[in-house]
Amino acid sequence: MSHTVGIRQAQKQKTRQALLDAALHLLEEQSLSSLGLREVTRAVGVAPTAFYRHFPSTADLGVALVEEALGSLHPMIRTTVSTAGDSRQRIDRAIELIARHVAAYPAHVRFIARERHGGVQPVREAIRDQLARFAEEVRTELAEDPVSTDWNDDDLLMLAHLYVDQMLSTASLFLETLDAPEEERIRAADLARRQLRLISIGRRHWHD
Amino acid sequence: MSHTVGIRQAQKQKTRQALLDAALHLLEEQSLSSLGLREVTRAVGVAPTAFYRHFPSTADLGVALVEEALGSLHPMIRTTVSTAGDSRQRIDRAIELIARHVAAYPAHVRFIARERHGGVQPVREAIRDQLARFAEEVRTELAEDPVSTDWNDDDLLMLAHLYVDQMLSTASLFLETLDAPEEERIRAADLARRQLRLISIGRRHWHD
DNA sequence: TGTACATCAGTGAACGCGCGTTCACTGATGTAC
DNA sequence: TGTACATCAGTGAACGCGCGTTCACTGATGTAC
Repeated sequence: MSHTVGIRQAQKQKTRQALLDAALHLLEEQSLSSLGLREVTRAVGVAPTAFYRHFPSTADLGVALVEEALGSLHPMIRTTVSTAGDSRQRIDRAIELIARHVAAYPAHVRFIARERHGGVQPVREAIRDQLARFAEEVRTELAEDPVSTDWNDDDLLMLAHLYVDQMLSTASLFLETLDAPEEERIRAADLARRQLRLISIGRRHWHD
Repeated sequence: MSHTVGIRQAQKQKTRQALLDAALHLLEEQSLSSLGLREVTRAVGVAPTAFYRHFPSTADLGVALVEEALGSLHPMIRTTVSTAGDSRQRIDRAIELIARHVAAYPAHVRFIARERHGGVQPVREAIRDQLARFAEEVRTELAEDPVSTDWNDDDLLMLAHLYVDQMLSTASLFLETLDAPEEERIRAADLARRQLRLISIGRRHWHD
């Protein structure tokens, strides 16, 4: 009657996580639609048939990875658009947060960028749904900003989608510069900062 | 000594194009990294070994598809940012052009969106290079606009990249609504229009 | 124009290989009494 | 606590299949004279 997970269940979750981790690692160099079930189990060190105890197919594993990857993005996105500080400070903080996130979870970021338009329909849909949820969250956050007093819900959602797309685009750019010389990383951050500034200026003058 | 292509060469080009067409069609439902050489030749109706007369591997076929797909985009992008008309007219024209292009070449658009961050490195690089060329073209076009008189080259390139990304993002959105009811297509176009307007407002007030 | 030879796009058989999936199984863990 | 039975995560053999690549080939097209 206790809530402690049994040994069996704990071991199962451990194997499941090992499959997810191994798959994420393999997906740095290929797409989900070419990821083999045997490849994943081989990397983990279990029999191919063990895979079926956890996922019906690699597509389902992909959907699980979407949850994992975008779950870790929620806190970042909220803070990114938080209302504290002046415009420059907010932008600097957003860029800094994105850079940190990309450095901390490069494989997650790559996976989402790759599979967002990838060849596996259920995964595309899972990403689309999660990004739509993010946009809703960002809209809520934006609505609390005094700048947004005369904005209607539809325009706020439009802006929210623009921000979410911009964040993904920036994250993807940072990913490409991860192993590049610092000079290039600074240039990338500078580019992203100016793009955010331009959007923020557009936002400020929306109702002129 | 004449320049007419011989029968042999003409037939070879025909087969090559058939391979490209068949591959593009197959890629609507999967990624390049899972596309099989035998799949493509089967669709065309030639022996698997014939493939090697045209491409060393499916990755090289992918690079050829990038040239084909983005070659068809050049004229569109130039007209999209042309300077004729007032702001609203320009935006409406851009949206209309993107919508037409997506309707005319859906497979090309899907291919670029999918493989831009896909699992095949040479193809990613080919797309990145072509998009960088587009951004340069757009910058040149933007520089001729009187609005840009006090813009430096770096900021113009920043804006050009923002436009190119936005166009791709819009094209991808339109692609998803191709088979959707008209209401949804109108909503998508409306969203894209407002996002372009916001960017254009940001541009106008950049040096305030 | 006709002939003899060279080129080369496409063929078809053959190969070894890794794939996804099935199945009956094992043995550690869980549960009922 | 101890015992007898149930559960079920992971196993390992086996399967049929399609893959990418090799190779020597064929026969239409091209070229030199």
